[in-house]
Amino acid sequence: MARRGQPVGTKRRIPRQIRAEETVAAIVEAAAQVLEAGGLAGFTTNAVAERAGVSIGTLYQYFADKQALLRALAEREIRRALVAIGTALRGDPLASGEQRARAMVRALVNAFSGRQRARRAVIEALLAQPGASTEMMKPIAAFLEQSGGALTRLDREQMFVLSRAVIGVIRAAVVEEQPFFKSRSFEDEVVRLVVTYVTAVAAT
Amino acid sequence: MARRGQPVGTKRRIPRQIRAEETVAAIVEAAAQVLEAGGLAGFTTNAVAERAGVSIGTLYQYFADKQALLRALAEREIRRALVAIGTALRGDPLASGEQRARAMVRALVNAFSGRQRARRAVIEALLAQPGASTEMMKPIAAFLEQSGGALTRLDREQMFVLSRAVIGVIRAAVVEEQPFFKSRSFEDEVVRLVVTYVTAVAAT
Amino acid sequence: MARRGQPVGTKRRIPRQIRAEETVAAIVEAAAQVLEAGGLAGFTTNAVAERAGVSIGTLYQYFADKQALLRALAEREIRRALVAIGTALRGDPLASGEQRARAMVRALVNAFSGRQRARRAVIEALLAQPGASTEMMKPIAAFLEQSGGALTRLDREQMFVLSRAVIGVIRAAVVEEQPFFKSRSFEDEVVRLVVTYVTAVAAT
Amino acid sequence: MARRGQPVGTKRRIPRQIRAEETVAAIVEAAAQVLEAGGLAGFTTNAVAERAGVSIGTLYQYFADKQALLRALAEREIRRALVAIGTALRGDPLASGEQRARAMVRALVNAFSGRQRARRAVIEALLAQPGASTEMMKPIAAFLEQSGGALTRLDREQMFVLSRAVIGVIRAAVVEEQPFFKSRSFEDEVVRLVVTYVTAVAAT
DNA sequence: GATGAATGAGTGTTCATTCAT
DNA sequence: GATGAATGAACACTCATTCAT
Repeated sequence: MARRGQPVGTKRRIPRQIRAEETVAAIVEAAAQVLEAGGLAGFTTNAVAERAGVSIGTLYQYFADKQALLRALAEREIRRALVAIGTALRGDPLASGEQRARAMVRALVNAFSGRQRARRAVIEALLAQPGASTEMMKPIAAFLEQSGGALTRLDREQMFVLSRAVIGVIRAAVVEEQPFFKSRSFEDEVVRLVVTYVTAVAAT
Repeated sequence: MARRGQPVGTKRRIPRQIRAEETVAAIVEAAAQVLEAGGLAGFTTNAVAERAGVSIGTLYQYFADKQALLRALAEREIRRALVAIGTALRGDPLASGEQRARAMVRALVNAFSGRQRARRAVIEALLAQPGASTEMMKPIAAFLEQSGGALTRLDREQMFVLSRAVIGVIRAAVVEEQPFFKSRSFEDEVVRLVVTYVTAVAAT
Repeated sequence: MARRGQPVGTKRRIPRQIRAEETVAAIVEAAAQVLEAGGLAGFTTNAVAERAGVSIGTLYQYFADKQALLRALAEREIRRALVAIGTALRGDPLASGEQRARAMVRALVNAFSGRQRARRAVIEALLAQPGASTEMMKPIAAFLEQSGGALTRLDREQMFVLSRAVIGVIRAAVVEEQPFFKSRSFEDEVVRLVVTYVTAVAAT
Repeated sequence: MARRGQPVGTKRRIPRQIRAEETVAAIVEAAAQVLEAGGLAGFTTNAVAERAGVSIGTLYQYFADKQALLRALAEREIRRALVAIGTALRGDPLASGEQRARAMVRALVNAFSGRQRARRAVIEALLAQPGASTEMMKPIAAFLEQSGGALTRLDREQMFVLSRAVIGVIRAAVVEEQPFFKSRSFEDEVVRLVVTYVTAVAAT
């Protein structure tokens, strides 16, 4: 990881590295803000560097190119979303199937609200490079499949259908800026979709 | 004589000569091909003009700017998809609910296969401008809602959930290039999703 | 002038020529309007043709290129200005020197007001090509020199100084859009400039 | 630290390094040369960059757009002219009115000779944008008014008439490339114009 | 490690002009 | 004579990336 020899000592990372990590974090956060503010069109490396308060040269010290920066941002966003969803699901281990479905839907809704523009832009950007979107979506899909799998036995295709259906509905609500997004009745319907499908599969 | 003043929306000059209409069609087709070949990144007005075999000036004679060209392409694609779906649905007026659902799913699958990249790029491009994606999606969503509505009584939100779920699944299968896309079992599962949900709502 | 042989007869110009003259006039008038509306930047041959209600091809039938059109417009404007000034000066043959000076100043002011933008644009456009401005200014300057010369004996240089001073003041008032342009006091001062100078020269 | 936020007016980036300042100066000088050589028509940003020996990107690093570059050039020219005129006027504080008038006229004549084309082009360019010409002319007019005001008490309108008359005469001599420009007799006449007018006003 | 000045290929777009119909 | 579709050179401007300091 480190290019220079590291002095061994009490601290794992010498100051220079800590600073470097802060710089990286600042850049990624700046990227999110720039994306949020100006969409993909306004997302330029110079703008990100400026907002991060570092020079453009420094940005390129940590990210090979623009795509790498975008990838890092996407990873951060996904990591955060997974943590949030995981936390929500772990809430009550004794919950019923419907209760777990509801918790999941709610977590997804929350994960998608806030900084929608940045999220959308990240998605767009990733969609632009072949395969990447799949790559990035995998953790989320895998997470859902695995969480759902605990409930019932859905095969790969069924898991795919269910997870993409749920994501699709929520994504559309976000993108189309539907007013009922976050309403209880909307949540009810998505839960219904999940529960009826799972039930039907289980009845096979 | 009718249609003086500025033409609305995408076009600049209304083609009055046959040659002109052919040119416009050639440009839009070239746009689809360029998009298909190089994604949004390679989608430059110069590339489109070249592939269409016209000068860049000619392109701009008919399309005010790049976005207008993209919009025209999107409209064409949507029009074609709607025609295909409509044709499929009209196939058998006496079909059962499940049969109709299956026809719809199959039509959607077919509509989304072929020139996936262009389609994806069109979607991306439209996502870039706020509101536009909603605007363009409307006809499709409306079509589905109206067709579905014939079967049962779903309210707005339920229709939204169902249609976006189906689109979401198919869209994901396309974007992730899933091998089972177009398989019978996949179709079965999507149909199941639709049927169980509609049945559950009807049972309320 | 005519390219085709003309039938000799009562009328000087056969209908086809009359129509042609009307077309030319319409184009020049359209040029003035376009210039007035959008300045030199908006002054495109296509815009002029459209406003004139003729095709771009027709425009090029009568004007070799854009500059020729501009030149024609300039000539028309100058002709009109000279007529106006001439009329004003001829008003009272027995007028005193100051009265004649005042008439001239007023005529100039009036000539420069109205369609200022077009006038300015014409001037700008002509300034762009070397020598042309001189060429176009000549009639005006000559007119003034000749009219002024009737009063007193000013030599070439003196005539130049006086005429350009007056034009310069009025031009500046137009371009800078001075509010006192057309006010009586402003007129008084310009008249004073003329009269004192002429008097001083005469006293030599 | 001082001067954060967007720089006002013409510049994009404030050069902090010596190299940068030299670059900016080189670009402005190149702009003057290109203007001088090819007039406004030949004044393209690419041509300026090339002549300055920098890339087009560098030019745009310092000037927001073409107009900004033109404005910067105009400012430089005006600054230089004012310095020259100021120097000339300060020459002899005990000079008579006529002597001062002569010094001013001579300074103006000198200021306008040399690089006439560039100067003319700058003027044209500024005339193209409304208000800007007034803005740029202000320093010169103000300077003249203030210098002249020392002699006598001329009110705003009178000052306007006198200054624009003088500028108008000199400008015309430059633009029309009159051979007597810079001759003693021509200078005499302009001085006469100034002196007689000022005298007449004073006699009121 | 950091800086930011410099780069230049590439993009969208305009518009004077031509010429087949 | 008139039309208007087509042309394409030319331009302003952007931005990812490099590298000397």
